[in-house]
Amino acid sequence: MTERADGRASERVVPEAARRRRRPTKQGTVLSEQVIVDTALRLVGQHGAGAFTVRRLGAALGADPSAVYRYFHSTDDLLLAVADELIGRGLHGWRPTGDWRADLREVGLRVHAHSLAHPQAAVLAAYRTTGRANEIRTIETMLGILRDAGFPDPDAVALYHAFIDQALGFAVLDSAALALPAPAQRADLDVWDTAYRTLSPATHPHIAATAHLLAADMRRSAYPLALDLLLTAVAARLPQP
Amino acid sequence: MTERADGRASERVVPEAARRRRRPTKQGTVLSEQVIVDTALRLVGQHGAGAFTVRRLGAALGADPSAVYRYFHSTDDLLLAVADELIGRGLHGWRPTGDWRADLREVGLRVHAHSLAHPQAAVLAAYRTTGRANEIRTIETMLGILRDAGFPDPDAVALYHAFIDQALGFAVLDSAALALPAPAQRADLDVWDTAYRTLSPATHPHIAATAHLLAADMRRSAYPLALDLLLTAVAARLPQP
DNA sequence: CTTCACACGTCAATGGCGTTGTCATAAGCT
DNA sequence: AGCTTATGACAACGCCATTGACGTGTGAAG
Repeated sequence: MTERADGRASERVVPEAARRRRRPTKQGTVLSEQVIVDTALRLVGQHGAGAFTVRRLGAALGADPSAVYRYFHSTDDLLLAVADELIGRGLHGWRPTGDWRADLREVGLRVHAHSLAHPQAAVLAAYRTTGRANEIRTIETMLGILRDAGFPDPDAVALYHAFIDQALGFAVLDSAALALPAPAQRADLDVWDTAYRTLSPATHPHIAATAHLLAADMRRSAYPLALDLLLTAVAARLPQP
Repeated sequence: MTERADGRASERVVPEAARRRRRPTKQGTVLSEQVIVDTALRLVGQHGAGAFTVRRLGAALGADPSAVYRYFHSTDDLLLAVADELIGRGLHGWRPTGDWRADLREVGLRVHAHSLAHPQAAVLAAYRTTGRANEIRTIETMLGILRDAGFPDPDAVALYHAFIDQALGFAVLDSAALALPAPAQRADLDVWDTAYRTLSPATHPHIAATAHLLAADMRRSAYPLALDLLLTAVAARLPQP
């Protein structure tokens, strides 16, 4: 995003492609969009989503915080770039095989897994529409998979939407749980082994009958099952040739 | 929440039950946990999630912002109280009808809709396991629906897990989009009408062919479709009696 | 009915945040 | 070599959550 919503080029930010002079900071770092995005990801990964502030980012970069605004219009703009970077890393090197169901399954699992690898960043960025390169490439690929499989355009779009939002929704949920402070995370898991194990069959027959299954199941992500259920239902909708 | 995680009572906050002296503020309001929670909900509902700051809450209450800290340890503590209130309202008055598919559908839509009505609180609360009364009641009810429908226990548990996390995942995703600052929200929606509408059919044939459908579809939540897809696949798994 | 302890609303201050206007300087073109 | 200007640095603004000190009105005790 090198232009503003109103179409005028920003006074402050010059597009990465048009950059000529690269002037090192006082501490010697040479800045670039890529360096800033990578540093932001590292910062969030190491110190949690709460550590993501322009001032701390400046410190991590070895530059004045305001230097970031030479590359991004705002923190929000930067966040979108981080989100796009995550999308790109998730599908790096992947190619569709031609089997639409296997391809969708693989993409879903990849998006989910890569979000969990950077839970703090995923929580911040998963629900944004970036309009940037990696996002565009992903949408093009997945729409292609669905249209080539034989779904008419309105179905392809609606099914893509449901598919990607389910992947991102589970990613946010599971990421958020992972990004929780360690004590809170432990406490939340313990609830299944304590509070729910001790309910009386008289008052809570269904929970009492399945408490051991609940405690085990809730430790895993439900996404793989939800993904397969979705794909099963989608397959049932495929127009027969 | 009147005690800290470490078990010590806070020096500053006295539990609602132990409160004796109710001293009106300069502007005449009489404070209480309930008044603060209600005002916070009204604030978020009327002026958007971005309006939720302690300072503005103080203004809306007709009290000094710091007075809030006599009732809650932090804004996070307050938001959890708000979320807890919401769980109670969400399924208030609902009873299962005996039609398992219709019942699951109704619960899913209710959870989703109630989250969207208070996005800020939903985003913070959706991924926590509270083990409190309302949560327990909900799980008992839904496990009952699935087991009574004829699913064996391991399936009932796994399907419940997938179902509830799908509902919460979409709720978080859609809530987060709603909770965005107004400019970012507008920008995210505009992307579909600008960036994606102008891609060339030569480089991005699938997006170009469906750009108008995309722009329209992405304005709505994909949850209703995803929910029906899930229920369709679940129905196909139901053991025949 | 008076007294008194203290709960709780208020004030002021702290330190952090994003963002912007201004300046000076080094990079790269001519 | 000289000039332009992109770009990093600095300082300042207004917002935020949170906290310690203070004094006042309240409810209970006698």
